[in-house]
Amino acid sequence: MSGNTTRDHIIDAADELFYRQGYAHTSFSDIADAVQISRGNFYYHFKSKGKILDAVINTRLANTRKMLAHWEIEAKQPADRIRSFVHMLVANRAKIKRYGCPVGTLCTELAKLNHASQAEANQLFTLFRVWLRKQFTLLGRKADADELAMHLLARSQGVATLANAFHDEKFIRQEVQRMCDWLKSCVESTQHDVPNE
Amino acid sequence: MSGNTTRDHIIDAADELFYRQGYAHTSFSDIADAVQISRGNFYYHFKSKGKILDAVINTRLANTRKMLAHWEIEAKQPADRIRSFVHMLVANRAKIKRYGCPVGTLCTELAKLNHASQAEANQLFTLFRVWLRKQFTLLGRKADADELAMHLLARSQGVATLANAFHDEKFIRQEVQRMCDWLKSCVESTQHDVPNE
DNA sequence: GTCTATACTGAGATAGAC
DNA sequence: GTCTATCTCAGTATAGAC
Repeated sequence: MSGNTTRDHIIDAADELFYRQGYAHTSFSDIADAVQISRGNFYYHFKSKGKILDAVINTRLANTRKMLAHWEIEAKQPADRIRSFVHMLVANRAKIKRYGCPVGTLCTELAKLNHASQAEANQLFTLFRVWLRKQFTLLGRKADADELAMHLLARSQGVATLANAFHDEKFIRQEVQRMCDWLKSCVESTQHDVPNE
Repeated sequence: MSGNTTRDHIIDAADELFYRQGYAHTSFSDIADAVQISRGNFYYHFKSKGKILDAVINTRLANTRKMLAHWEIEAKQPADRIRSFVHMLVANRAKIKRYGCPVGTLCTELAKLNHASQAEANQLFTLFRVWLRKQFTLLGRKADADELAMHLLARSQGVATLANAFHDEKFIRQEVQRMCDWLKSCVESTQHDVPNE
């Protein structure tokens, strides 16, 4: 991820720290310690803390786009692609248990702070929403594709929030199984309703 | 809610501000302005900011216990009681849209801060979890009552998180309908599996 | 119980040497 | 590009008058 300039190192360190500790609670000193540079040197690379946040969000947006594109290449069937999304919860379960969902917790925090970069952070959610909507449309659910996308997004958010609060990884597996079952019934009922469209 | 001593006013104001702005982002000045007292006067009532947080959490715990007890009195059927829980999302939709779920956002924030009162805040989740578990048990789902309770809790959390990020009240109604449908199918399949127990 | 004044701390940010 | 020194400000907290 990213190159190896100081600027990239700052973004990487900030990304991780914002995730673990939250944006507001992460200080320049925290990032400086992680990158092994002085606090003053920061302002050569970024004009303010907000600019670092924007850079972090942009990096996350780019990585998310790559990931979504990769999932489309990896699987031909939309149902399998959606399963890639759901499986992300299992793949990242250890971190989710400790720090929650990186997207959800950032958007929630920025909303409370009424921060200027709220809209940018929400774009992360939108990327997933639009991508899922596309997959559900391909699945033959054009009419309620967006509703299904939001439904699945919400469920994954809820899972992350509770897994974090209760420090429970097993719960993640349990709910992922439920989501896969739901997806299956979703596909089956669609094949039934709309046989060949 | 609460009495009318200065202490109670402080707790009420802090409760609302912690919800709207988050705990860390709310300063003594913010609370002082809301209660119309001086910052110095604070420390007569609370030794530290952490103590105010604890008082707020305890108030919320007490209010939640009252609410849950009330829902049990209001409805005899466990399914109806669970519907009271789900309906809470609709009743509070305007605030959820603006500030998210008061329980979820607090627990998420304290987890990031690694705050000493994390466990106390999580008790709020536990109250709902245990209560829902009880209702599902009464519904004849003793074996998976806790799983169902956590499932519903997670879904309501996810709904609050996304409604907040996308500033979308309609989504809340949509998902509440889905939860009610799910609950119905839950009850029906139970009556089928376990006719008279 | 409530106030004003003030101490102390850590944060973001700037200036200027190297 | 990186550093040290410093400024400014907001926040928590304390002391002591009323």
